[in-house]
Amino acid sequence: MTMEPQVDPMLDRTTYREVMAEILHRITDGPWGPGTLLPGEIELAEEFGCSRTTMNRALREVTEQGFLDRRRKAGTRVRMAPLRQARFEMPLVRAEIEKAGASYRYALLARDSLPAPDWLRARMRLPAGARVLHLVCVHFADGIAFQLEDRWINARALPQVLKQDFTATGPNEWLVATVPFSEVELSFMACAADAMAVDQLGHAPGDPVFTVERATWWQSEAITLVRLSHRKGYRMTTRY
Amino acid sequence: MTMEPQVDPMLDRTTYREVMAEILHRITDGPWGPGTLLPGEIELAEEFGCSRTTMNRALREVTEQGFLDRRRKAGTRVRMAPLRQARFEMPLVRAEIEKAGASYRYALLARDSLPAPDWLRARMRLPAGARVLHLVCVHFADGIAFQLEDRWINARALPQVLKQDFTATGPNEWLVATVPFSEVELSFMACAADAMAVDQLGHAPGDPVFTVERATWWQSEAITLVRLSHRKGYRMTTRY
DNA sequence: CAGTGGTCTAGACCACAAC
DNA sequence: TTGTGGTCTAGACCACTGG
Repeated sequence: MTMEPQVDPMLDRTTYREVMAEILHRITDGPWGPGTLLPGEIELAEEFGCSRTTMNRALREVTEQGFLDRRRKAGTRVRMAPLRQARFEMPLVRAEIEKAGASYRYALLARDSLPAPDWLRARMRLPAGARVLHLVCVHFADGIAFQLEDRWINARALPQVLKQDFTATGPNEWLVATVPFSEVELSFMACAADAMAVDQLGHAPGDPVFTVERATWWQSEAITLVRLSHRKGYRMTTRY
Repeated sequence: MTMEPQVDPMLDRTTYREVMAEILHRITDGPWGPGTLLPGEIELAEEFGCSRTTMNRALREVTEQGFLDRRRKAGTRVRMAPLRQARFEMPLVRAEIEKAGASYRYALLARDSLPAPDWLRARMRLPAGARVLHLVCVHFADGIAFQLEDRWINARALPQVLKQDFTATGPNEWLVATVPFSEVELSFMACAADAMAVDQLGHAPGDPVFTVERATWWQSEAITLVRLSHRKGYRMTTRY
């Protein structure tokens, strides 16, 4: 009684990473210029000597990187202009500062509970009469002001926020540990330094200030709006 | 002779999207708080009534979104601080302008071929004596200056660039169609308006200007460095 | 060294969209 | 209508790494 020989163990199997590399090569430095219609998954899988599943994953990831355009029935096509997407990590300020090897310090400058002003209600789609908590705080790196945080929190959605005093830790750390978010709007811009930026960040009046504005909602309900103003010379950088 | 009954067709099969949604729910608004160690893939697959493959994909995508931390043998753990990553699409200016429903116009302001200045050689890791092409151009939306482009191209890596005159189309469109890139460094910052920004973008001297700087390499060889200065009030926004 | 995630396979049905 | 990508399954071996 003889056993059937075992199927080959995974010796030289083609991995989806290898497939990806070859596909990228053919796109960026090979025959598949912009606009090219690629063969179907089955055909490609045969050519590369892998299963359709593996080929599908390779093509999916290359698509995610912005090089391909895939549609049922229409097939897979090389993007005319490889829409590059940059990924920016938005860490907690504290992590950002400590990662740079600097010491972190936090200070609360102002804390007010008030009915939402009109501009905020419009900006965040807040109902009339909603109460909000307004906070202003500074984050220091090695004792020097690094970032000024101007935040509004919807107390209607988060009543417990009114009991937090935020003297020891910033509202951001409390928020990430407390509420989720389903919708985020993020903007980067250059603003002129206002009085607060002059006082706290050491800018001259009118100086260019790199500013991040982030608004978040959870299930259509406004959570928070924050403006982060950065110190002189700050750059937000990413590599890929 | 009877046929075996066919296996159930895909009626109520659990999709990886449903699994993802439930996992996210448990993380953001359920029992899996930060630091929680999740059950293994097999166990979860059984609980969710799906295959391990499907569970794996769901967990992989949630991980990509920055909520989980996975390591062989150690298992899957909920990130303490869900590292938020924002994705920014960096389209061609032309596409950006036309997408907004405005008409696009392009103008070349300056074109010079010269040996790379020292600061550029240092910035781009260029060899001594490398020749570069320096271009300055403007992109208009509905006739109004929208973006000022100040670009340096490594003619040592791309000799054919010297034959392009770039009077009709911008260097960016030529570059994306000509060279790939293996390494990109992207920065956002706020700069004070210089003379060029004053003349071309209508800024007042010293006005805050939202600036993007992008440097690209291909196989360790410098390709191009570009600074994009934007008109007053420009915001780079993303939603997710 | 043993457990967990990483990945490949072959086969199958489904859903969307171009023709 | 029909072709192409989208996804699920069951089973298997591998590779990394924590204990």
